Amino acid sequence: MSPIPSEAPVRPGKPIRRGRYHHGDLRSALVDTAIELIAERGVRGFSLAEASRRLGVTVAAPYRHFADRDDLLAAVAVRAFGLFAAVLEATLTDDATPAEQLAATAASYVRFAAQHRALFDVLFGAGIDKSRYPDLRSTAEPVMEMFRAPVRILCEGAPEAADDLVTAVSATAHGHAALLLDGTFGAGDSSVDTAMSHAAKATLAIVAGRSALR
Amino acid sequence: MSPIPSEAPVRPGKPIRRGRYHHGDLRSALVDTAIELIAERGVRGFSLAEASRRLGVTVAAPYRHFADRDDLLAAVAVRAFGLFAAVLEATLTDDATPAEQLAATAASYVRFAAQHRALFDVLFGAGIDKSRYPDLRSTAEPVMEMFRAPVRILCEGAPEAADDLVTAVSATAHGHAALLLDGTFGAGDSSVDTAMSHAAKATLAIVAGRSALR
DNA sequence: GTCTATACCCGGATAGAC
DNA sequence: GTCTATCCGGGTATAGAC
Repeated sequence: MSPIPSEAPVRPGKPIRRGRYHHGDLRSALVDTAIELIAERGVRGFSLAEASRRLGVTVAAPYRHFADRDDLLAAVAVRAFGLFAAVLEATLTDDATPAEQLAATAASYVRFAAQHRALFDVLFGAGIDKSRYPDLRSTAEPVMEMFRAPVRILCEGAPEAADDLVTAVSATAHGHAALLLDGTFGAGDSSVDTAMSHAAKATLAIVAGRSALR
Repeated sequence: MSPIPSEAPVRPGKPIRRGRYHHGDLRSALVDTAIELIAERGVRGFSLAEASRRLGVTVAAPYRHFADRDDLLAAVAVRAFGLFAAVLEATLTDDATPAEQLAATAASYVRFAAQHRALFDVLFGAGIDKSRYPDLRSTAEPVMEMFRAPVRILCEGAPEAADDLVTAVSATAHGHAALLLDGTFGAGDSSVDTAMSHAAKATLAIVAGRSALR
């Protein structure tokens, strides 16, 4: 129907944006676009195809840089851990006691989850196969180090107690972050503040009662 | 093309299992099958179509009972919260102090996440729209009540302190559970025991240091 | 390194018959 | 309440040209 003589040869798999990226760092551009996309539609709504479309590239192009969808997600996770650690480090203050530093880190942990929900979801909710990407573990180390440093001061001469305290404090921060994203603390900006405050105080409580960890 | 005289009328959308369920409670059977499916392939790998196939029902049948995929997931969540509360209640012992009860509940919380990972993922990782299913909040109440009861005894005469303690302890339990499922505590049965032990001790530490919560 | 084109499979959802 | 049949959209991944 509707023959349309011969004009506008409709191409089937058309890259949308004419301003295309056939040049520089498609790999890096894909990571950027993936983050945008996940922020807008969630991890579930992300696909290589959609990312390609946004960049004005065909769906085949990404396969030169990533084996598959999960491979790109893993690259996003690497970048996410980097930003995560940077954010936590930015909240450090010199004049704080170790306990105060831990509480501040826990609060920042929660805030990062709220402000960079897409990245947090990729890190902890996307179900990336950790055995396939063992390097992700080391990428997460700088984040854990933010908990370890104050704890070392707090537990000088008791390395085992230190490990337990790091576990308790980081798990507590993570729990507050996860429940915030789940809606347990309500919605809106005030819920973020609430969750941060609770996380900080819970951290102080653990530090205060840490003799019970053994 | 390819006329194929007239034989073997190939049916396109064929229900697989001939032993079919056209009778009793398809709704309930769908919830069961959804849980099986999620346990095998994760929440992401679950679809109404696959569940229908397993039950020997056509893909149209579920729509008599559920508006869409999310609607079925919400029904799974209701059942999951019910089991969750029952499991936590089963670990109660009469001779425990309130603090010990809290620690035991935290450990059970972690164990539930490990033993019923599919259900736990539905509850906290499936991204169910809570505003669409407000009843889910009340369904979760029995679980929270398991934390509240011992805390009430612990904080008699200080209801605000009680709320803060409930928040801290439940978030800590949740954090240990989430990190366990993420692989932070390692893999295998021993990782479950490790996470449970850490959750219990962190709980005791919070209780011991609870004066810092204010 | 990217494009063209395509093969393939899957899921959601609906209309209408029974 | 379930089935038949179908539409529609979408994503993954590949082969081969340029």
